Amino acid sequence: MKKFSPSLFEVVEPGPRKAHKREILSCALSCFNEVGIEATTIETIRAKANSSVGSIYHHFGNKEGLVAALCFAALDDQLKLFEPRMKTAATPKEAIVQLVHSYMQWVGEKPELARFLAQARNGVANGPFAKDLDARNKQRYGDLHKWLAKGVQDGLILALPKETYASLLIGPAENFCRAWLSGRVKESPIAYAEVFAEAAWRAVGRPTVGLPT
Amino acid sequence: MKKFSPSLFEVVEPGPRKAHKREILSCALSCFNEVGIEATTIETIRAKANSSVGSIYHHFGNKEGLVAALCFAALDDQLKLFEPRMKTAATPKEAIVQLVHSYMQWVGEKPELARFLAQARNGVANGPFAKDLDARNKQRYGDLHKWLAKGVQDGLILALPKETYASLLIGPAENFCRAWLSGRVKESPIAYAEVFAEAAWRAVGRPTVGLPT
DNA sequence: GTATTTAATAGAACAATATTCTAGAACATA
DNA sequence: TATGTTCTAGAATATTGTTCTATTAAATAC
Repeated sequence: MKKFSPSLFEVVEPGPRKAHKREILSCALSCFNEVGIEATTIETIRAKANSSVGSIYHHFGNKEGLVAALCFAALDDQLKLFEPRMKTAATPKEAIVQLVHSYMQWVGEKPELARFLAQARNGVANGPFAKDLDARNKQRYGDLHKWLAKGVQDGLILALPKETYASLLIGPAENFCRAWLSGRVKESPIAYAEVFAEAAWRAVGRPTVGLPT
Repeated sequence: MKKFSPSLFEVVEPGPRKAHKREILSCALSCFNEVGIEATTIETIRAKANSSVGSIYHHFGNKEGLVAALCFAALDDQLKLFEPRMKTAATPKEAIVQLVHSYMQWVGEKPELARFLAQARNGVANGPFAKDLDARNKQRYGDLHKWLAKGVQDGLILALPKETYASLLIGPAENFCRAWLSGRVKESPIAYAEVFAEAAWRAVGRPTVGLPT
């Protein structure tokens, strides 16, 4: 029965006219997290949102569309934290640290969105919205890849296969966050953001000769 | 219409009496991978396996049970590669390298099982089979954790929060494998097993003073 | 070897649930 | 105010998961 900050869906569906649409999104998110996406029926959402099946289908087309809408709303929210942080980075290392930090902070602060995203992402990545998801990821990591390329050129970052950097940097954090969201580990991602940021740097940073700093 | 090696399900459901049950498992796996778990109906599986709904429900209880059975079969198959490799490890580093290697090799060799597992795991981890899944993971990583503890004691491995090791070691490989299975990256995990194994060691191994080896 | 019990198969019947359809209300625009 | 568009509503429909009963095959007991 958790309520979300009223501003959450204002970003993607602003204005008083869309209040009902936002209410549906909010209720659907709660349901999906409480009993899972598959186990949540349209009727459950309809009842919780005091809506009608007609409205739900009018706004979202079908259940899959509702899931996708929530998915993109979550990604947008995530981006709001990530993008400005990347802009402030002045070195490859800072960019990497900010990547890991902003991701883990977001999961720690918005566990409902993160839990839903973990649940929904795979399905959306195959379904009819796969293209949209791809497009977002491409633009999202543009800055990061520039920093990596520069880092390699300047000898600050190991020259590894291009396709491996993203996994090396975000893989551990993602794995830990999944474990936390499903209750397998107790400590919040925020508590370990530093640990994972440093590990990310060890994974791709070029070791400098001499004593470890 | 891909067929799997006949021995795949012989391990979990052996004997000629279980031939039909294995056929159902095999066909279900194909369907789940081709159109996704949610989109495959019992009727689709029934038709492909030349079976009946009665048989399917007799053997697996319901759709969720069928998914769980496949999930555990996949994990068993994975373990067949992983377990003996862990036994041969003589140092913490070797244990870590074997962990990453065996995981990426398995995904590269059994992409159908791996793709299904990636799709199903989250759902099973919540559903009524969560306990069984947990139990398996516990025993599976027993040896590894012993090696890590010993490594820390001997000063070979960084002293990090206990909960973070698993994510640091397998997170990158897992992330890459997911990307490969969904077609976002082209090169096989097997090609990069070395890269990820070394990165895993850099993430947790204690740097020795002097020039990097 | 026959009887008895248990497991497996089959498909019709049932129930739950996603989706469509039609009608009307609220809203925007001219 | 008139007109077109968006939104809401809920009944009707279609799809699909699940149950039930009957039948067959196999194992076990006597």
